[in-house]
Amino acid sequence: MLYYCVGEMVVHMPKSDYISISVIKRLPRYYRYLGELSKSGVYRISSRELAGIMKLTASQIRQDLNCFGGFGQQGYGYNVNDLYNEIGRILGIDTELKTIMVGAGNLGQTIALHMDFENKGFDLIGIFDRAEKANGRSIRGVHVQDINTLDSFCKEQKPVIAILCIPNDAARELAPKLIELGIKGFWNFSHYDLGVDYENVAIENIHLGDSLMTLSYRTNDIIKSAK
Amino acid sequence: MLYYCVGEMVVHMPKSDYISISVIKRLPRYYRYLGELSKSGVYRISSRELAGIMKLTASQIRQDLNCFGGFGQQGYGYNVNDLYNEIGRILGIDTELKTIMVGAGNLGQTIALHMDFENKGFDLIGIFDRAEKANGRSIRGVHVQDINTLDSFCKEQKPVIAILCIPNDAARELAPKLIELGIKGFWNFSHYDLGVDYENVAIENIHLGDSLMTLSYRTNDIIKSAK
DNA sequence: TAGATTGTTAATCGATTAACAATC
DNA sequence: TAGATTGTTAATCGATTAACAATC
Repeated sequence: MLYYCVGEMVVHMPKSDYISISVIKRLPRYYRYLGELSKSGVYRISSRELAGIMKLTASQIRQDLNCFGGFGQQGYGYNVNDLYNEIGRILGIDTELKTIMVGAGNLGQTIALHMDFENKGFDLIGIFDRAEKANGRSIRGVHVQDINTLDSFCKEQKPVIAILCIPNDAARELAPKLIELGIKGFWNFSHYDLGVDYENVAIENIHLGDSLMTLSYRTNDIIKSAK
Repeated sequence: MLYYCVGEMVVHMPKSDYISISVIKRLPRYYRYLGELSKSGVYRISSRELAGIMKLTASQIRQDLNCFGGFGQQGYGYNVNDLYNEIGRILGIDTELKTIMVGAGNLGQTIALHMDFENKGFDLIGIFDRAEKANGRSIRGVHVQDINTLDSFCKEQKPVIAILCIPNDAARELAPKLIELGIKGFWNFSHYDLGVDYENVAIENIHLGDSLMTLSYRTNDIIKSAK
C-alpha cells in the first residue's frame, strides 16, 4: 500500500498516475450503493457481498478500489462508512469547484433547480443568458446575468466549471472563449460534441438524443427477438 | 455481404445476431455527423475522412458499419446520405414506439417539451402524475392523467416505453408493475439503478448525479496535474 | 490458531487497431 | 488499367475475471 505521511495523518494516494476512465465512471455508483448501505446501518461488507448487490464481480470491486489504495482488511472486508467517505473524497465531493451555467432556458433552469451541486463538489456562482431572458430573474438564489457580463465575471471570480444549456452552435462558438477564460471542465447538454476539439479539459457530454436513439435500437431489438 | 431478397428489394441484415453495446452506443454519433455532412452537401466520404472528423480510426468505422452490412463501395467510400438513412433505419427512428412518461414534475415537463421524440422513433401518448399534480394540465398537447388510470390506459394502448421522471423509491416500486403491463424499454431519470433487477428489458439510465461526480473527479485531476 | 477475505499477479476475454487481399 | 478504399482477417491492446499467496 502506498501512502504519504502528512504529520500524524496517513493520506491514501493513487498507486499509479493513470486511472482508466472505466474505473472512474464506476466510482459514483459505488458511492451511491455504499451511501445507501451506510444509511441502512450496514457496518462492514466484503467484496463478494457488495458484488452480489451491485451485479459485479468481487474481483472487479477489489481491482477498482486498489487503484486508489488498500481500503480493506484481510479476513474482514471493508468498513462501509469509511469506504463511502474515501470514495467521496476521491471523487472530490468535498471540493467546491466554482461553477457557472450558460443558458437559463427550460432545460438550464430545471438542471439548476434539480441538481444537488453542493453535495457533489460544485458551487454554482453564476447563471448567464441573453439580456432579454435574464431580466432580473434568479434561480436557486443565483441571479441570472446578461451574457455580456461573462468576461468580466470570469476574470474576477475565476470559475472552473461551465454547464452548457445552450444550442449546438452557441456551444461551439462559446467553448474556446470559456477555455480561454479558465474553464477546466464542461457539463455539456448541447448536441455539440465538445470533446472532439479540445484536450486537457474535462468534458461530460449529456447527449439525451443519443441515449434515446440507443434505447430505440435496443427496445426494437428486444421486441423483435421476442417474436 | 449478407442480404435477404424481398421481392425486388435487397434488405441489409445484421451479419451476426449479437452486436456489442459499444458499437450500438456509437451509432447515434455516426448518425449525427452524417446528418450534418449530408445537410452541408457532402455527397461521399471515405472511412478515413470520417475518422478524421469524428476523431476515430478508419478501422473502427469500417468494423462498426460492417456489423450491419456492407454499405460502402471499394475505391469510392460511402454515400453520405444513404449511410445516414441506413443508420437511421438500424436505430429504428422510423418506428413509432408507444411511449408514456411517469412523473410530470419539473424534470419530466422539461424532458417532454425538450425532446424531439417523433424524429427518434417514439410516440408520446400518455403522461401520468398524482391527481393533484395532474389537475387538467397538458404538456405538448398530451393530457396529464391521474396515475390511477395507468393500468387501464396501458391495457388499452399497450405502450412499450416508459420514461421515469419520479424519485428513487417510486421508480423501484413502479418498475415491476410497468414490466408486467408490457413495458419493454425504460428511459430512467431516477437515481434508482434499474438495470440491476431486470433482464430482457432495455434500460437507459440517465444518472445526472453520476455524471456530475465523474466531472468533479476529472476536473480536479486536471487542475492538480496542471500544478 | 483457523477461517475469511483482501491485495495482487496471471489468465482470459473482448474491443480496437493494423494489415492486406478483394474489388469497384 | 491503375488508384483508391472497402470488407475482413490477424495482431495488439486494455479491461475483466480467476487464482492464490499474504495477512488480518
